[in-house]
Amino acid sequence: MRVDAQRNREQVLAAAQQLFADRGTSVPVDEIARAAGVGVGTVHRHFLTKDDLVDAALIASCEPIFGLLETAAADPDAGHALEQLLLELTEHQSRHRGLAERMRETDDLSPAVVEVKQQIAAGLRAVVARAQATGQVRADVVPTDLRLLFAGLATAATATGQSCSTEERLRFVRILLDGLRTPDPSPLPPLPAPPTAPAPNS
Amino acid sequence: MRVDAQRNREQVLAAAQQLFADRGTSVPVDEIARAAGVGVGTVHRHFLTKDDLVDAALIASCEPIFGLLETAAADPDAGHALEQLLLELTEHQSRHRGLAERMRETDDLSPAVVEVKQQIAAGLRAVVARAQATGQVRADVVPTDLRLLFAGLATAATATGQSCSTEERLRFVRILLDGLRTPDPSPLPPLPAPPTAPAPNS
DNA sequence: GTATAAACGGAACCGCTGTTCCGTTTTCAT
DNA sequence: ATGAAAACGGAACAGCGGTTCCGTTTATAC
Repeated sequence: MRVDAQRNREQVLAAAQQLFADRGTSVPVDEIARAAGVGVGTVHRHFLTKDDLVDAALIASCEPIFGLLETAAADPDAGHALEQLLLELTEHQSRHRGLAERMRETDDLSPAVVEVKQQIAAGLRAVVARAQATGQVRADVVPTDLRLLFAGLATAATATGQSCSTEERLRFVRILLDGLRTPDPSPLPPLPAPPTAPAPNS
Repeated sequence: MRVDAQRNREQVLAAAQQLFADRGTSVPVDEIARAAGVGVGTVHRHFLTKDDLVDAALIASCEPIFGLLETAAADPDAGHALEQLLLELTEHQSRHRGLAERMRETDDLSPAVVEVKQQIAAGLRAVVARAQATGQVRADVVPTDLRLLFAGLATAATATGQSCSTEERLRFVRILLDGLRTPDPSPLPPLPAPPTAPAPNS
């Protein structure tokens, strides 16, 4: 690949990440092209369709999350690991609006995004399982519950836009965490038997 | 006002409520007109702009919520009232996708919508305060926290689309509730002093 | 029954955004 | 240095959705 093509591709991806993070995935392609210092044609040669660009940018923005997951996995205190992980995930998503938007959805996702989501879900699941083993998280929480929990975090991260301070977000996460670790939990309604598909991810 | 005009207005509003509830506020005006059995021109005579129609439809869909708030206020057991209220709010929003979308946002809302949101917030606040007085909800939760809590509920109600069963939603709400009523809560980070505006609602 | 004003329908319009296309420019192997 | 192939820019195109406009229809007062 020609060196200028390589450079342009990177600039487009970087501009897209920045703009999607700040303003969500609805920013027009033209604007991304301008920010990257290229023409719209160039954007479309590297990313066939806007969806492709969105996928690539969001997946790239997930990169740091894997670091967080590793740190959590290495923490000897499972409860502390979970707490830190949820706080940091929320913080990360609050800085990546477009990412948080997609994390809330489960439909119409490209295979690549599903793949990344499942990896993150698996990492989170492992931390929760460890915390359950040590009694730091109530036993009746199942992996499926984590999906909504994650979506709720994404909301906390972005939902109320600029008018929501970091402190407010942290308070919400702590309340959620307390719900997870409460010693005398209220009974959770039983899950229905998974209809046909075996409820793959969280 | 002519009788047919009155009837058409109601049909448009009903169709809009139905479609917004099912598929969010992004359904085209043309489609609403067709569902109502009128032309697009008629829609725009009754509702100057699409935003007006959205506001009117969503506010109309909030009507049942006030009933829920009254029931909660009348319940002698404050804890039970809160629990029921949150469950029913979530259930209601899960059946009104467009409504839940707006409930997550705080920016760019019309005065009328802000008004309704504040009324609902006030009702919820009262129930929480009562449950705090009886010790059924931790004391360190403040009205401001309810805003994110409400947004989180809205997410639980819709976020994961059809692939999320009622039971899963209820489990999430229960976990949140447990976080609110945990007897040994983790300390919540202090809120920053409200910058200038006195944080009007939740 | 008729006149008048109000309401109606839907084609046409407009702006916005993703995508395509092609003449021009840039890279790089020779 | 030079030519072919690759990449580029941005104007033009296409589709979608909100809004407008006007000829036609319908309700209502007299």
